Amino acid sequence: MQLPEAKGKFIEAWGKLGSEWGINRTMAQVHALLLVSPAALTTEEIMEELKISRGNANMTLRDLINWGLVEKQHKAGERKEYFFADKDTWNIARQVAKERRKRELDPIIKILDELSKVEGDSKDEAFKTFNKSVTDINKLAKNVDKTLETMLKAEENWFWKSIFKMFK
Amino acid sequence: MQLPEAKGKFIEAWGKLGSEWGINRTMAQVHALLLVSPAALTTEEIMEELKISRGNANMTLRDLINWGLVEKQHKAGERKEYFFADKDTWNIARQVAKERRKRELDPIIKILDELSKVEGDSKDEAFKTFNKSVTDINKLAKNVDKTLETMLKAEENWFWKSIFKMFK
DNA sequence: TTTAACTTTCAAAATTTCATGAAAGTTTAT
DNA sequence: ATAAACTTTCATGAAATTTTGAAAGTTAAA
Repeated sequence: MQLPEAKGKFIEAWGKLGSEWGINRTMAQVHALLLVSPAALTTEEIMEELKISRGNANMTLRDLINWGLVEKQHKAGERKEYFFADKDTWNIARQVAKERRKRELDPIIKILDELSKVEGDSKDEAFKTFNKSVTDINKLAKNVDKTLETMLKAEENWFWKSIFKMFK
Repeated sequence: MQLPEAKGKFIEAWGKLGSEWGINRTMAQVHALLLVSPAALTTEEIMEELKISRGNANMTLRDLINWGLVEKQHKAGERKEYFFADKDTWNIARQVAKERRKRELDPIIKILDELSKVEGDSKDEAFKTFNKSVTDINKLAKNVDKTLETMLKAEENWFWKSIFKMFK
């Protein structure tokens, strides 16, 4: 396999993975493209390579910047903006974890905390089951939350070392 | 807040979380409903409670069964089928991890392994960047894979005890 | 074997999500 | 101040996904 073909496959695979995880396909593809590009790219180049419209490219790049996965670069003496992706996978993983935690885990923990407080007749099966499920899920969510927090603070090696201690 | 309202909120929240993670909203809602139901429910009851069609209920339940999150129950002397969800959050988490690993992580690792093998001119920046990103992501994916494998084998307590060691 | 209860399928409709591109906006150079 | 280079917005349409419900299929009792 040659590089251009491999590049295409990588972009396609990353796009598919993204869409399975609630990240839009194009966003994942633009990210993939920037990940394998040694130099920062312009909007034009991204549009060209991925065959997407200007509007789409612009919005997608903005999203990627909001996710903290891509940064703008200004080149001295040039009007155009260049975009590049952080290539450090550990940073990428942490950044994604951080965003999803903020956007998804935090809100659900808030709701679960509220629902944990609901009171009812402890002889009522419906109430008992509701309460048990909600508090159990709440506990799990909080464990996940703590683990993510640790991950966000951790150095890559330390984190995986800790994880792999579990194997011994 | 009273139980019925709380139940509704829980179903809504679980549905939203599901859709943010690539699981269809209805599927997550049916799962939520079964999680808070002390007894197994019929298709009719699920249709009624969530205001969904028979076809949708049927397909959704089949999916949940395929994910290993819901089981059928036959009641002696009855024609109808009843459905209930495993209420153990640890089992739920493991089951979801197991399915997603099989459906998503395994295929991407396969592709990354292939792409890691691509050869090229080590003086070519494009090749160098491609190669580094691909192999780095591959390593990360394999770490995640191993961690999931451990999690799947682990007993609940043992797993969380190990996680909490990380905090000390 | 017939019937009725119940389940499954699937083509069409509804909804949701995503991409487009022209127009509006912004910035910099002259 | 104007023009040119470049970026952003957003109404609209296209595509993908989800839902519906009626018809077909299945099963078990009579």
